[in-house]
Amino acid sequence: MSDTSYAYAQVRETISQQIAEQKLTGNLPSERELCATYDVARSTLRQALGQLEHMGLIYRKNRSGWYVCPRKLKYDPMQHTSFLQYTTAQGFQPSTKLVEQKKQKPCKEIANALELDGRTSLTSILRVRSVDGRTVVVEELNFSNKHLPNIDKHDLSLSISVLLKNTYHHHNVLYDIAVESCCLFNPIAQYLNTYDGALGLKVTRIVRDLEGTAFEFDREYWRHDALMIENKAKLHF
Amino acid sequence: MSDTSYAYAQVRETISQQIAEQKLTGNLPSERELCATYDVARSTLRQALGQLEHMGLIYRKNRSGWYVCPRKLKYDPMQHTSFLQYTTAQGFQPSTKLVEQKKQKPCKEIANALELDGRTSLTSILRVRSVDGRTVVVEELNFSNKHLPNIDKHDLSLSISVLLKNTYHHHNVLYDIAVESCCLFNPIAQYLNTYDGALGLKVTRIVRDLEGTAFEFDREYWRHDALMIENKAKLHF
DNA sequence: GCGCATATTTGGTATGGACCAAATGACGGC
DNA sequence: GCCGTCATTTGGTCCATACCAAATATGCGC
Repeated sequence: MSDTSYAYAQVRETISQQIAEQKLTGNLPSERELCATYDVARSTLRQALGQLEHMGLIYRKNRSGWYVCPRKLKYDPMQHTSFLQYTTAQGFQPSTKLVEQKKQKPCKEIANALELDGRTSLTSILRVRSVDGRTVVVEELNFSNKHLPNIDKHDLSLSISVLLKNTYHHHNVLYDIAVESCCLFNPIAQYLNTYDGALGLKVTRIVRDLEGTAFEFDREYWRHDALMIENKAKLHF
Repeated sequence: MSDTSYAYAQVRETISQQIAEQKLTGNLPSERELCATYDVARSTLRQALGQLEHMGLIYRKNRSGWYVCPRKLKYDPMQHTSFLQYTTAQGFQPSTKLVEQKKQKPCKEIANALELDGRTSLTSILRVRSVDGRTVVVEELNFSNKHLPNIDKHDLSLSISVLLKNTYHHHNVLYDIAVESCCLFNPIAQYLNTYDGALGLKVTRIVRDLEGTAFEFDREYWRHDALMIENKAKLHF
């Protein structure tokens, strides 16, 4: 049991317990109602709600209200099962929407990672992915035109891994993944139906061929409360 | 560039930029000073500071002040390089302290993961690990006495992997890792010199032998701003 | 029943003041 | 120079209030 010596901690523990016992489902009462119930100021209540949000127990829809979080999606960035595959396997209804596709020059970070100079062109797509009608991740995928000739001529709203396999014959690739917590700002926060400054998880991925030449650089911005990273491996001491 | 239509966002962007340009290092001016500088109320300023904290740019020492974050530690939970190894390799000064060791009955979650009944005993240790004098992670390690006979008779302040290898002959093991964002509460928050409700990253690890029998269950609570999870793999489409 | 304008509710932003506890710094005695 | 004591500074908690913008509910006309 956590510390309950402060008002916000008591409110937090009470609500947290009600959620655990499933006495609280769907959407919560309004902040002003909760203030009255627990006899605290709105700022104190919002401190409690903020912590419950960080615990992944509740989330907010912009100016609409607070809701109890659905269960988390389990995701292994090292596996190459598709989004469709691993979400449906866990009983979710997935959907993906391609938001934008453009050809552009790489930023410093990408140029560095893909060992490109600033003039080489890059094909970038932005897509949002949802489960059960709730957007959980915004993905920015960047492909090096130099290493994947004419990639911008293909339909990138279809499966990218199939494209890499069939058209570019990348059957074996190396993954470089980084996961860190981050802050979500507009416009990404808006895609995720959350607020400017919300908490998120950032997954960065560099994809290389077996010679070590990098041809893809991805950034995934996840709702922090929608995701649990999972990973299995065999180790030799 | 992020949204700056609000006061807190402007303060955030200004300070963020000063940190990026290294005009701001070490500890920040006091909150009341910053309020005067940016002409905002303290709660507004604290909202900005809170977001910079979530971005991993600044952190606070309890009732002492705000400080610019040192660089993050890179950590691959799937590798079996020791804490000592990977921290020094990155130029940090590591240290570990064993806080507590006890023999106890497993909680529900652990009993379930290790397939024990509630009566089987468990040897648990709690240790804190620091880099450059800053505590970054609290680890709780739990060993099944049934599968590792007399483990409580050994000195668990030494390297556990050496013990597993030499005494119990576990040269090959299976790892089940989960990473998710979490909230840090007392007393763990206190070990990490942070506040009740601070943001963290939780790493859960189940260790099995090659037959799949689990004998160890670990929980790591990391400062969210101290850690970047890294992972490399070769994949076959 | 449907569409549209309007009123209401909701969270989001922001202010300013108050008090507390712990960390820090200054001071004095030794 | 060291070690306690005490005053000051600092962030941590909490309150009451106000106004805004967007989401939602309401009710009217058709």
